[in-house]
Amino acid sequence: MDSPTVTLPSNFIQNIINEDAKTGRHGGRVQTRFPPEPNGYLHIGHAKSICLNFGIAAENGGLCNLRFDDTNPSKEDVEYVDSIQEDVKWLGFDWGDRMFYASDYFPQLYEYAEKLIQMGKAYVCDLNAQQIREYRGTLTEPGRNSPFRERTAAESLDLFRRMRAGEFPDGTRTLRAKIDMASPNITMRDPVLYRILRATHHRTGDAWCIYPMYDYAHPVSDAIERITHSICTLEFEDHRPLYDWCVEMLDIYRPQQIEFARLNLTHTVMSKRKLRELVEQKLVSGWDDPRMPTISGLRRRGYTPEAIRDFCERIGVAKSNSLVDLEMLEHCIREDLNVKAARAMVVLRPLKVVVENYPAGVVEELTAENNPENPEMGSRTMPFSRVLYIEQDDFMEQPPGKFFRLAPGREVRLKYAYIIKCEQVIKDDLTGEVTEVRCTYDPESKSGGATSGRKVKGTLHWVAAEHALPVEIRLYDHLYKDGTAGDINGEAGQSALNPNSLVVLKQAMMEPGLAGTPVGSHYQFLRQGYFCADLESRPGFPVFNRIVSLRDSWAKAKQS
RNA sequence: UGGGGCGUAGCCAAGCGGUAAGGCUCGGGACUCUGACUCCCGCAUCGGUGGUUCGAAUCCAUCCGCCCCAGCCA
Repeated sequence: MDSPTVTLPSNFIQNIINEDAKTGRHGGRVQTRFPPEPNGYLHIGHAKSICLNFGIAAENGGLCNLRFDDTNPSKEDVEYVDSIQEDVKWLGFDWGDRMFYASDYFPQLYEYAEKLIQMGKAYVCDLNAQQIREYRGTLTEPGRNSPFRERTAAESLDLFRRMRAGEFPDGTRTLRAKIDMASPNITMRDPVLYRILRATHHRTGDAWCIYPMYDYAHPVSDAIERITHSICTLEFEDHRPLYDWCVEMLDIYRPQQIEFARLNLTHTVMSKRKLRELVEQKLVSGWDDPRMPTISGLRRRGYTPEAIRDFCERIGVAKSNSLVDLEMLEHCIREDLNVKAARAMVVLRPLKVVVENYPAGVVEELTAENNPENPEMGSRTMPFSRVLYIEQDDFMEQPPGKFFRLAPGREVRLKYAYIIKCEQVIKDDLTGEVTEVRCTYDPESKSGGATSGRKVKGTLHWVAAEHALPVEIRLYDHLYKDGTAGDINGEAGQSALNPNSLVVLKQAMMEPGLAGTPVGSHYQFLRQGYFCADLESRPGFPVFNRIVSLRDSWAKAKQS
């Protein structure tokens, strides 16, 4: 499998690489890595990092590794390493045979740690977590040296070996780097390198009871893999001096860490912690619930890898905190689906239409294009008969100006069929609701026919009542900013736990013959926008998801 | 109030001393067997203030604003 080309627009990281190429800093080599911790599912924010890392490598003739940063067994699980691989692959990227785990390096990491101790650059500290915090100082006050800071290398080495041997309880001792307790950068105040932690690791089992911290494991892992450009997010900027310290002290390969701003999306919760909460509290069906901003959720919602990659290219890469408008993501999927998605007609809120001058019992087969944007997708036939359903919203008894759909005495075209004229309105005696519309059709106006040229203002979608299939349609409101409450991806994250964003419309009617459409197919319901089949959740029952807001000037006008 | 970052249109984002790319959104128009799509057109003097310069978004000074850091998480 070839990784797709992701063309990143001019960005500061590429500029750095260009500069490195000139100076020969990494011997002209480019090697990146995508290093997720397997403690949750990947989300759209990770997609940005994936496209960046694989994209930068590909564009510069380099390679990108997949590495699991699995140094904290208490949070990690194989379920996540599996899903991560699946998602990266689905996005279209290929790490070849370069899939690694930080845990692969535990023995090496341990050896290096002993080396640091022997060099007098690290020491075993007997302070507990509470005490370490107290000794660390604050943002404005320097810290104080640990009373164990000056113990001999020999003593630290002995203690460190015994830590590894399991002689001490969890949390009683740590291995710390000996740097500077007065550093204005808190990260440099003798950071912990190893902690004692009795937790079964998803790969190494109980082989270890001490685990390296990110700040130590990451630079060393990068060095081992000879990563040239270690791209991470902004919050690690303060850690860069420590990153450099590690590789310099150990005198190993020196990758350079480069930080960029993580992705934020309007109306979207991007914190793994909150997403996990939704899953654990069962407020969503799982990490891949279509309402989730996870890669797997987007996949089920009908997003394509192409659309997500395109999105990542368009948003760019920089160091300023940004909040990208969801419209950008929606634009990308609309653009991709517009040429790929097979259309189908579905009436969400049916209104009965009887074509009085059309003979009862006759069923006509009409031809409908599967995708007007893409003739290669062919066509299908649709049954037309005397009784039909149209959208309730497409009829108004007393239409205001500029409404050019069906109304008493007015004509509209039924897409791929005939022009009909409303002759009579039938209402419920009690409620006064319109229950049926009686029309006549113009036999000369059949679509595709020689005499079909007559123009009318509106065109409507429809289904034949007798043949239409009832389907359950689910509209996930996540991407629809119509002011409805209960969006699980609330702007402030406050409404994040409200599960009411799932709207189920059971009365929808769909044209026949399409209910068994394969997983992953997409539909565009004319005027309603795009919908995507989510058959994985309910085999046999198409479940649709509106992934684009109602792009209807009339609907907008009504709201204001 | 210690340290590290960042501030270009409603939202992203190029630009790196020579007189503001592009995309999204929005507004206007054309087209249309749905008002969608498509296609045209329109939309900023670069956080403020001083300075250097023939010339500054780009250099200097200063002020203001926002983000990150006090896990034995990553």
